[in-house]
Amino acid sequence: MLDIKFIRQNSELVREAIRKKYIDLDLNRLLDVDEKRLELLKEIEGLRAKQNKLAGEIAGLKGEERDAKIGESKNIKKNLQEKEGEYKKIEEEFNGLMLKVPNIPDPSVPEGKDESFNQEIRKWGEKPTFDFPAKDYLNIMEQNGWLDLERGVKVSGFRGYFLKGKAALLSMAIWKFVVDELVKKGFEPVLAPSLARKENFVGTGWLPSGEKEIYQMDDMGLVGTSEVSMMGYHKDEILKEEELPKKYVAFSPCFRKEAGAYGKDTKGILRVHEFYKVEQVILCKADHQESVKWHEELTKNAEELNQKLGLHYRAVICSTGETGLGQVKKYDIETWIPSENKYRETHSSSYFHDFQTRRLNIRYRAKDGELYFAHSLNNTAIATPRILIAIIEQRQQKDGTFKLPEILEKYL
RNA sequence: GGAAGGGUCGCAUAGCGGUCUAGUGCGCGGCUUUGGAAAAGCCGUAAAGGAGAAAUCCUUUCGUGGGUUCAAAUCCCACCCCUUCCGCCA
Repeated sequence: MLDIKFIRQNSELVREAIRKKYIDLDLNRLLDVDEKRLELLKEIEGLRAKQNKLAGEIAGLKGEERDAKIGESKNIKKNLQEKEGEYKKIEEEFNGLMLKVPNIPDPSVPEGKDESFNQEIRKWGEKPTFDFPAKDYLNIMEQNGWLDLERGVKVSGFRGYFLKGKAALLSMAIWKFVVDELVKKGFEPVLAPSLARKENFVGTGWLPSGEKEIYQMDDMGLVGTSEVSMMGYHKDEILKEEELPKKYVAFSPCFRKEAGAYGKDTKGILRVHEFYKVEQVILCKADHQESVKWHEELTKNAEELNQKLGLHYRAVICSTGETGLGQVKKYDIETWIPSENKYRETHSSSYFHDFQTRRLNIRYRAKDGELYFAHSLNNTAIATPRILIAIIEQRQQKDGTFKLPEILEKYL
């Protein structure tokens, strides 16, 4: 959510953002509705003021005088009810439109409609080469009894899977390793709920636009990332400036319907409905430079983890079309998948300024005594099982196993 | 799932149709007093929106949403949440 005052004063900037992010929204309509809304609001407030004044007078009166004032107040009531009905409709439209207004992408974000416009900024390590016929992870995992897709589908349906044996242990080792590393960097470890009220999805920007992506029941939904529950954690709170930044490393199962991806990555465990993720979430002071600083830090953290796991990857700046509604800027870390001869997204690092915290009403009292909406950021620390693909394939050995990253040895 | 009680200003509590411009205590801030402090006394103590150059004024907010009424913290309905007890249960 942007501040309506900001939208009024910077309509051209917002218009540009709508264009760059390929969003279907008529800004003029919003500005018109806003103007009407304010006009009506003034009228209503004036009527209420009169009504309040009369109510005070009536209390001290008797007889005819009293009846006259009551009559007057009745008239105002009728008028007020009409105007309030009108206002409700306008406000509803206003709120609906406001939810569609995107955050302004940073000037450093490359313009373009899809990932082909993403801009590579870094690479680490080298594509592994093998002096034997390399296999894909499916082969390796099934051969070792680490993955059961057939029974996964029997139990869960399409995209279902069971991880077994060393793959199950490896997953848990990775989670613990990653959490340990981030705790060392001052992040507070959290086991976050996967089941969350819808307001948290709206607050983070996952709803209404992601309607088809989320498993929903009644007023709850299953989170696609613990970002949703972690941002809800401080909803409606006023923090102290001294407490910032709040740094969390949260673990949770994550659920995604993958609607619109029916044809994509249909085999294996690259794209699944249910996975596990360790997520970095930060709330910081309302300052662009702060946001940028922490954004780089979150990204660096994720890259370091990949490096310690010995994984070749690259980092890209996502194009405007790939940058979410509330995001100012997003880096993806794409890890090399040998069998696909491609880099695939394994981490996603973004900052939002106060877009999310405004919706969630997360503020802090600054040292100057003023209240500000905090800034929010998040980035994947590690997501399983997707990262297993990279580890198993990049580090595979001739005998059909893979070389365990040294750093994980103590966790297995 | 059943039963009862409850959600009021940072915390605790009062209020149960019009004098609520929500009282009181604690906390917090300022001032007086003091060599300094404590204590005491006095004053102040929220958020959002709107008008205004400003002083200031207006509106909204007593869990949320509806309703009754000229008027709702107060009455009615629904929902959410909390506490206690019973049942079920990893």
